[in-house]
Amino acid sequence: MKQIINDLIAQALLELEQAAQIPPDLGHNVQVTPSKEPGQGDYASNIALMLAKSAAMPPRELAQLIADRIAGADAIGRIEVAGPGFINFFLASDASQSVINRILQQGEDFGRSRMGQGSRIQVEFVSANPTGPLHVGHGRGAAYGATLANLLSFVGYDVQREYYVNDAGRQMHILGTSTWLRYLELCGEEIDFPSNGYQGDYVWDIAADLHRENAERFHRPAAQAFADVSADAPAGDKEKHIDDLIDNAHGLLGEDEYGIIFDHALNTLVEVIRTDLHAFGVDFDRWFSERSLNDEGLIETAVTRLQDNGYVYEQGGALWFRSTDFGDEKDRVVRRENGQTTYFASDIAYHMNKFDRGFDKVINVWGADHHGYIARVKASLTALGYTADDLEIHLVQFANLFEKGEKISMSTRSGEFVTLRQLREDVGRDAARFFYVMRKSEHHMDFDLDLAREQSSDNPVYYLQYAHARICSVQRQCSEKGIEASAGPLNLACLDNSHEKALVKHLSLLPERIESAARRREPHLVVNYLRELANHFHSWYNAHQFIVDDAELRDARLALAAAVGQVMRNGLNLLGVGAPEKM
RNA sequence: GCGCUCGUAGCUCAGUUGGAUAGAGUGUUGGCCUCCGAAGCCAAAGGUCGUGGGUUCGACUCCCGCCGAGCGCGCCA
Repeated sequence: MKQIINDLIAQALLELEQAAQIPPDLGHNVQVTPSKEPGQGDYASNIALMLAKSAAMPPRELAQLIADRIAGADAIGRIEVAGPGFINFFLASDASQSVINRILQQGEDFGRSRMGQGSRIQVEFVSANPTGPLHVGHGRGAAYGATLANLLSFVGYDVQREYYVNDAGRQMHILGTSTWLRYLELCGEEIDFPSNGYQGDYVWDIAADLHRENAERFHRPAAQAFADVSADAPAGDKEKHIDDLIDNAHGLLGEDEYGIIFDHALNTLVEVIRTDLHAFGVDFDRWFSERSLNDEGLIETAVTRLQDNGYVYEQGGALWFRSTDFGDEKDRVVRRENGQTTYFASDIAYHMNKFDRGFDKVINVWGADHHGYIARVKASLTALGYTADDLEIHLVQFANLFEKGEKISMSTRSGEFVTLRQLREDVGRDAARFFYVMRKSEHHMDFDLDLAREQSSDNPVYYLQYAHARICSVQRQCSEKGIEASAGPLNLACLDNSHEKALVKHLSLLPERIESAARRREPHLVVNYLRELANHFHSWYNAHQFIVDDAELRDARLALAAAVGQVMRNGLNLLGVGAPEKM
């Protein structure tokens, strides 16, 4: 519809130009937006205001010229000039009401579009270190990424969902060693658990598994594990302390046995994460291992390519990438003095690999604490010869959890955190998914646990679900009473009260609102749309009876209600929220 | 100190990329079930859009300066 009006305006401008009523070459950046007020028609354009200056003509006069050219077109019922020079379009009522038939006919496909034209887009999200179960801090990225991927897929992109598993590096060794130490305790050894180790109960679980399957195989005296280990905090350096313990674990167990423990901890946690996410309605097409980058020599390839392109130099025994050439604040080390490549080097290789896989667009969803890495990653892509703009990074701000008005503080290392699983079991999957995406993702948000938990009208997710359940209930009433829609086409023209007109118009907006949400990467726009839809529906419901004696009117109203239900389902489905038939 | 993200009703937040009288929810106050689900509807009240300039027909939106909040500034991952 928007496009039709767009074309009408462009055509009018062309005609005016040819009639020499306006100067040529004004540029036709036509903007048409849905009107907010019913008194301002269905759609409005500010074109006259935009062009008034270059046309050297008062905006209202120009608007009138354009309006006169368009008046009488099909689909347009009425057209008028208003305010400082807006052109308001009132659609012919049959044109707007036809959306009901379209929705019922297209069903779950209503709102789909071909905007993406099948181009390949990758969304990488969550990617939390597998050093513990996911906590509520990861939930927002999971919900945002999953919803964004759903949206992009719905508007015609070929979407791949990926999780980057950080299965290399020091944090993983800390986890492996933490597991081993707990195992030793299960073997009867008495130890002082390192302050910098992972202290959560899940480490005990993994150690217990290990002990069940391997008995005493990895048992070494605690005295040996702690031999020559420097002091722990507060007296000593907790980082040095844990590093010494890791070295001892390697030495005492040998690479093979150490590897068994390490892999067991890693695999268990990846599986825990995968299961939790699945229960949260979030699934991935690929789990990409950081270690595989090294195994396949991709890190070397990336560093060599940077070197060949002349962006690498040596200093202090380390290899540096000159990212400052591309706007980064400082240069970055890719290979340390000790010969090991850095995490950043892995990241370069990973992104190189993403583009080599042929994606047209790559989207990363990161926690806001990673914003400092954007410049260097983009710099590396430019240096490798890729188009850095094809990498989009979206930051998701943290959600502060509130309970009884108090902020809940958390720390992964100490094991004091609310897990995503606990949240889901507490407030339910629907409320959790909904709460995470109802705010703009780049804004800080407060997650009110009491509110999410509440099974009452205060909880916004029920407002939408209730609208859907109400519609289903009406449909149940009909079948119980043996009411069936009469054969033949619907007479939608009898849907003529203000509630019905507003509702019909809102339904017709879904496709463009979905496209807008996808284009802007802002799933919360879908939430806003559905909330408005529910509002229009509830108002209508309260003002009018659907099941009336007049069969023609009843059929039309039931069709409208069914269309609302369909759109609500489609929208909630994108959000990963259920649309219950009863509550 | 430098950089990033922000600042809108008492509280939590929208505001369709510069448009018409800045909107919801919640909270407060008052009304609506003899009727398809009251987890709903209707109404009242609540604002110097942090602040001071600038850009223009028009600024919550764009630019600059201040004030305030969160985060980031490792040869950690």
